Amino acid sequence: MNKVILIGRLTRDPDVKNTTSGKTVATFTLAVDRRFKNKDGQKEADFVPIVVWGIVQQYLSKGSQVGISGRLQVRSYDDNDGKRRYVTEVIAEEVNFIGGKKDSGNQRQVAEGPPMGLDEDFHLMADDDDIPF
Amino acid sequence: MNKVILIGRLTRDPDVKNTTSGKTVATFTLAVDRRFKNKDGQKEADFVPIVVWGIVQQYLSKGSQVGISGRLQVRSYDDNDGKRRYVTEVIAEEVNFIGGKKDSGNQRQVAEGPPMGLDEDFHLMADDDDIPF
Amino acid sequence: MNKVILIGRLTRDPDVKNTTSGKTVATFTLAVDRRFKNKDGQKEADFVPIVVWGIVQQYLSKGSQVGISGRLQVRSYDDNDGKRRYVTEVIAEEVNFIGGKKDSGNQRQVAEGPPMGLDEDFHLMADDDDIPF
Amino acid sequence: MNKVILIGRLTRDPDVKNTTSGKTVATFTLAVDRRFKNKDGQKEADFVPIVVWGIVQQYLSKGSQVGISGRLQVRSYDDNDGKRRYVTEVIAEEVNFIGGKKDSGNQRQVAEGPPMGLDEDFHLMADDDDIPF
DNA sequence: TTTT
DNA sequence: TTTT
Repeated sequence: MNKVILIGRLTRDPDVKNTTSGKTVATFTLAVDRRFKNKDGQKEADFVPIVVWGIVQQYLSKGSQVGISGRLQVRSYDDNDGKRRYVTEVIAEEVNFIGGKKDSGNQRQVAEGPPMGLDEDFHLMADDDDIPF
Repeated sequence: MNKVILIGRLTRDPDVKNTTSGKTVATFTLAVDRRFKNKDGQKEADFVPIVVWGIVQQYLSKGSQVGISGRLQVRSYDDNDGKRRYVTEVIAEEVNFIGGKKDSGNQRQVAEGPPMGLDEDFHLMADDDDIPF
Repeated sequence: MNKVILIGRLTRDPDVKNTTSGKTVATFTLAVDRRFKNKDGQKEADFVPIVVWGIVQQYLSKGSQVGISGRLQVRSYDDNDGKRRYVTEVIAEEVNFIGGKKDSGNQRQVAEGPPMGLDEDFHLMADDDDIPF
Repeated sequence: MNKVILIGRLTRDPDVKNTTSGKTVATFTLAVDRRFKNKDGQKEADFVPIVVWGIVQQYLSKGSQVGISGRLQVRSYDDNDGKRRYVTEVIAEEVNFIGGKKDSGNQRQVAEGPPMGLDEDFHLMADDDDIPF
């Protein structure tokens, strides 16, 4: 069991890429407000990297409020100094468009993940850009 | 809204520390099996860093199977080269002990998080060890 | 583990009651849109009974959009014909106010549930009204 | 957004039916332990009706411990006295087999739900038995 | 009995 | 680097 459920807002427009096998993947950061103010009385947020397989960028832009349900994924890689680094991201499986846009109340069921072989393509992509966000 | 729900097994005994303000915090890594085998037919897992405020180490050890519900937290810090690094961890709010130990079926409600000022202590702690896992 | 997470809108103003022990409880129905249209092309919703311990009615009214996280509770009782009936409700533990009101983005942590003995009071209350919605 | 996550044990073997359109549906009740003992010091449980589309009965039997993730569904019908009755059930979308059987750690992704027209068949079925549990 |  |  691996479930993540978040409500937040996009900090920027999604970054959209196509894999060599023809899949579309959008990545963005979701600002999720924390429940409590910090000791300085400031509201804080967690900035969570989100990956969505499928075409959603037409529904999402900077500031959009969404509910995301998906799973937590932890990838590791070795950086240039040979130190192991970890990348944690939420792979979205459902995106709910909430809040005051014309898409309000709608929802898109997104692809479960890359089909066989796609992970490889994705890593090829990632070679160019290190990691996708 | 920020919810994470995981079922997995501890990869090692929890690492327990006490803050200067007298709180106990346990950290460990949870191995969460992925749903699908990879393209080589291997089962993979995500290794998720977990933080539990409160005394749970007496219930948890390497190999224990648990259900965790909590929230995703993303901290950032600047490493020695001035590069911004991110640490993602799950702050557990509930721990369910499942699987075949004498505590099976039990559950502990854990503290919501550190009270005012504790985060600072925690960072002092973290100075020694970089990050807690 | 028993978690429910819903996003929806109140079908009416909350119904607020006070227990004999001085606790406040609000109940309402949440309309949660289904993911898919039915075979007639109609959008449908599930109408889920929600119970919130604590004072939230000042933040909630008919049409308010909220995220609810809580737990599923199934109560049983015998009706007048001696037939066992079941009441399923979601006990809210967190309420997120989303959507376009002045409270937008805020959140209230609500009480975990009635303390010792309160359930009884609640049942006394329920005698008057059968079940609270 | 409509998510339910439960860990519990089957109170009995699943009840398996086939729809006229050839789909298989299993229903059972999941006993989910409550977090706290009641005021008499007794452990209590919620008994939650679960519906799983697809063939899982070979993996599930009375006493099996499972994690269920799915959605809450509320159906209504009018009883013989013309009184509106509600049936609340969890439509499972994922079933995790946990606890000490040979299937331990495995998981089955189950069908999303009945395809077009199936609901009707299901209601036909339900005519015989009132509701499926 | 239902919300947008 | 961050959203309202």
